[in-house]
Amino acid sequence: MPEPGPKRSLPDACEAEGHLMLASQICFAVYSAAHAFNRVYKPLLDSLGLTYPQYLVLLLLWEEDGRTMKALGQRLYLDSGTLTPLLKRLEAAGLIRRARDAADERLMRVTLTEAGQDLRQRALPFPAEIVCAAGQSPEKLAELRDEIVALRDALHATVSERE
Amino acid sequence: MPEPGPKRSLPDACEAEGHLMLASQICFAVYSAAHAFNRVYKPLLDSLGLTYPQYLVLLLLWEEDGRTMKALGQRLYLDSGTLTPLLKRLEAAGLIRRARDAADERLMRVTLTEAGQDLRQRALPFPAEIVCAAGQSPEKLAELRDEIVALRDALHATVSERE
DNA sequence: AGAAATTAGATTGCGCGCAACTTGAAATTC
DNA sequence: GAATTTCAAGTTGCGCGCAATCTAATTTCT
Repeated sequence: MPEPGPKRSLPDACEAEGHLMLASQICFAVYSAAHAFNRVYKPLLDSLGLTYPQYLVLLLLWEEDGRTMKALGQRLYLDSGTLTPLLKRLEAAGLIRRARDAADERLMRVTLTEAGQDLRQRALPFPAEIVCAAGQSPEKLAELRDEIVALRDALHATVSERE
Repeated sequence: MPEPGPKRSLPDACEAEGHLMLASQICFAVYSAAHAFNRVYKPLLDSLGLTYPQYLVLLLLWEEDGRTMKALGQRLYLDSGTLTPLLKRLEAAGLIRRARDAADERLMRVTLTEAGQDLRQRALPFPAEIVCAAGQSPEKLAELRDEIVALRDALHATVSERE
């Protein structure tokens, strides 16, 4: 410690408590957990020829078909720079169709093809496999999920209130 | 529900409980929380000219200088395909030096430059800002962090036991 | 109605993140 | 001690993820 006395400057207080340690940072826990999920999903999604964000788009369309690109982006926190090429790849794979909304030509409507609808059946076992890999009870995982969602929403609110 | 009777097939059971809903999946909570962290960090890291993974590398070097690339990769769960160009950019920015280990020419040792060491002072306030943005007590965040780390390790163990 | 502002999406550029492969050095094996 | 194997790092290719910019359609304002 550079200043052993009781009156330390603010930066020294931070340093002394080790806040800049990798292991103490929740952001790295989340960052590395996201990568860990990706690695678990990889073999499952490879069998369907999907990437993880593509799978997220299909999850939303399986819940409600015919959403707009804007709506997908709001739910997934992704912008057009990410979604436009991603959706084009899903279209090229024959899983979705993209078409401008007749009433409002600005909107891009995304609808599942027959093949895209059928893929859902093959994804049904995935959640159970993920829960198994996570090695915790579904109840515990649901609790943890809610806490992480609350954290995400708090972070998101902080960013958006900066307008 | 396609089959209202008590004896349902396994896929139907999964479907009925809504496991394929985006909102019910912990993986998406983690995925979106990671992006939310990135957005909060962005303005902080921009002021230092760093990206988030570059910041993670510096965190490790500030803890212990002169690590090998392999060691950095093990701590961050990143491989050479990601780290080699990342470290080259940090070197081009004048924050680190890369040099082969004299005793074992396979190892790439990474050491901080004066500028790289100095940058630590400017990063000291970051953890407090993140805690503030997360809108929860440091104790609660530390608890949540530990649970996420446990989840990550369980997922990681599942992947690595497949050899 | 016409001008200005807003909106949804497309495009470009850059930095990850990872799979697959290559290179060169060290350790093992025989 | 020479051949094989293992290991760390580099390279290539592709798909995000996001900032910045552009285009075209709609809405708002006057």
